[in-house]
Amino acid sequence: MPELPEAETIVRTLRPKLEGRRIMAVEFAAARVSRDDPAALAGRAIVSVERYGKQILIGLDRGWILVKLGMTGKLLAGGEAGAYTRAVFTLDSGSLAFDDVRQFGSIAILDAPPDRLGPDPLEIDARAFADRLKARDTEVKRALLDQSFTRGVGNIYCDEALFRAGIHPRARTRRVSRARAENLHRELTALLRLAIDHRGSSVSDYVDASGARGGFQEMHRVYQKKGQPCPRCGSPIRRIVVAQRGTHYCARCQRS
DNA sequence: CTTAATGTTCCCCA
DNA sequence: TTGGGGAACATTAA
Repeated sequence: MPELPEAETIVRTLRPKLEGRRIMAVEFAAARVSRDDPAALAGRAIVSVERYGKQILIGLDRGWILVKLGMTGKLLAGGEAGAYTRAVFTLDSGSLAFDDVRQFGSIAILDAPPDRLGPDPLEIDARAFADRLKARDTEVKRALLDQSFTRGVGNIYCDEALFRAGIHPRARTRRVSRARAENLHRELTALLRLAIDHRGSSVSDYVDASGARGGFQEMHRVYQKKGQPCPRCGSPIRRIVVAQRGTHYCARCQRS
């Protein structure tokens, strides 16, 4: 469900509702949602709500909460418990529900903020991005999906960025010229910013913390558009599998 | 009945 | 050490 633009939208809608609140009690309704003891969160004050790649990081007066949304996770401010509610945070004013149909999401209680993932693509420059890309020897799509390469890009924005940059998803990272690698960074960051402006993509059931859908799915050019004409040249969009993920591209505009 | 879905993570092999 | 392939996880919708 969430990639960088969706996580950013969630953070923006969640922050004003959470910052300054105090956690009264937390209940993990499903065993697989967390390995940590929710009792450790009782009494903690929420001081910040940030995005870490495609994850949500909640800063407390002592410690941190890291929410991985997986494929179908939702953080809903003031949400009522439903059939897929996996965790409930009761606050001094209001509440927060973590709903997750497929249960690929999880919640971790940390002593220190995470630091293991790669840089945020919006925070590095084109040159640093190109350096990282050319340091790898793999398919470009694999690199973009690898959260240790850069954090926040998932299947939708990977396919859309590669289309905009005119790069084949199976192109080898080392064979992408520096100019094209830097251009990929420009296209990727412009795409991510535009998607944030449109409050993310709701392709199935993504909603932000207020329950509102995004609008960027209307602007997708190749993702989930197999057989439809390429918006640039008209030849049919193809679907292949790369890194075990459905991959959409235009064979004419994106050469290997 | 089969396939695919916004994501990780782990194990095995080269 | 790096990278690829495949399976697994759980659930729904087409």
